[in-house]
Amino acid sequence: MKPGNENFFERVYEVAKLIPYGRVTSYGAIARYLGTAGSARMVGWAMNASHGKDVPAHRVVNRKGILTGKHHFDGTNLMQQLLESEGIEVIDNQIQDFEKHFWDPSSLNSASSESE
DNA sequence: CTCTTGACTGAGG
DNA sequence: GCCTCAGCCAAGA
Repeated sequence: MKPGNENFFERVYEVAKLIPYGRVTSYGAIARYLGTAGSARMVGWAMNASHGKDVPAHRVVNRKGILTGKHHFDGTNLMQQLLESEGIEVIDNQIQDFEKHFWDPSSLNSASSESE
């Protein structure tokens, strides 16, 4: 394992990094993938601590596809711009065709190596 | 130690 | 589809 690992937090970072370009996922999806289903808030809390990491937090939104965490970014519209830069259409803080851009971490379960 | 807040979600009306 | 309530767990005051 890696030194200084925060376990749950690290897990969230790893999964977030695995989100492919032009895709988005929800806190619940990550939480469920980590086995902490029902504790989606913890994912959000972890993302709050993801600052300074290479974690594309802008690709993580709530289940409705709304940019609930945009306020935590440097700018108010930074998160939206980042998503639009990836080809994702965002209107009124909400991702259009969310289901089409939605990506589930469980999708890589068959091509990923589990340490445990 | 207790209380509040928080980047959430699902169920019920 | 929208609103409200409750569950979830962790960190800060």
